[in-house]
Amino acid sequence: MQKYRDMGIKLTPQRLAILEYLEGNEDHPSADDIYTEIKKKFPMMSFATVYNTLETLKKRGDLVELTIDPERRHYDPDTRHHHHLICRKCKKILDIHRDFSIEIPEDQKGTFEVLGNHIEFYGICPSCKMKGE
Amino acid sequence: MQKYRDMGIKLTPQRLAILEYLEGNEDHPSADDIYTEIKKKFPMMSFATVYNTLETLKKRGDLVELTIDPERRHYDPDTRHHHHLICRKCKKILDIHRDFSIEIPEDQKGTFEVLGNHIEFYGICPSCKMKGE
DNA sequence: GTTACTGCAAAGCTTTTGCATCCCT
DNA sequence: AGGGATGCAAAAGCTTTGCAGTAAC
Repeated sequence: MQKYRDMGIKLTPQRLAILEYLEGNEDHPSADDIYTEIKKKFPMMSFATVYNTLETLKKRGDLVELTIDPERRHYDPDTRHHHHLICRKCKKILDIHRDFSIEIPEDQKGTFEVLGNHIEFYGICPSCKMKGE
Repeated sequence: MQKYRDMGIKLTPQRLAILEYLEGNEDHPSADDIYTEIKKKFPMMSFATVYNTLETLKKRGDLVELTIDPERRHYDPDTRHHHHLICRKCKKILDIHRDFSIEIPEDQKGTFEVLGNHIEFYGICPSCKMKGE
């Protein structure tokens, strides 16, 4: 918990619960996933607090918002540069930690200042492939 | 217009207007962009018709839905496999037509059936770079 | 004691849906 | 003529916001 104390933000019980839930989480939860989970411990918890905290963490650079699902936003506590593999059927999102050194050809880039990239791989996961067909 | 006739869908004036608006369009419009534009010609036009038509075109494979902007969905009539470059400030979306032959390493992929990928490059466009700082 | 956070409720947007009417084929 | 499309309005989700009360520092 010491690390949280050093964050320089007010540590309320709700925030602590969110931080602990996100710590090492690889499920890429949505705001609702987080809300539903934390609500078990704090039944009076509100959505505003979830979004509020997510916003704070995003601004601090401790959380990344994923634009991968048109239905809702997902959040990733792993702020290292990485990519994602998504199942078109069950929507499960997996991390792909690998550096693909891709670059836009000079003639297309022009003076556009490219800061980074994110690759979304998509397909059918093993589990869905077995069920389906 | 003959090509539209061959599509095998009912060609109403509204649909024709949407098809013509999308033809060769490289702006990656949102449903609202399309609605607002077509409404100039057809003031009685409804949102339902826009979404309805977009859905039909998507199903036919004549339109791609882009999950690039968390605020809203964007649509791309260019169905060839390509990538995008987005300005973090003005949100303008540019096409990147180039084949980056990237693949997930075998050990990470496992039996996941990867069908494709989409790369989102992001940064600051020339125009915003000049204004901003 | 301050300041920032919480909870609640309402509002804002985007997207979807139900249904009667209309019109393309 | 028939079936699919349209328009309208209401509803459904996700996300944001205003505000009074409260708790962390």
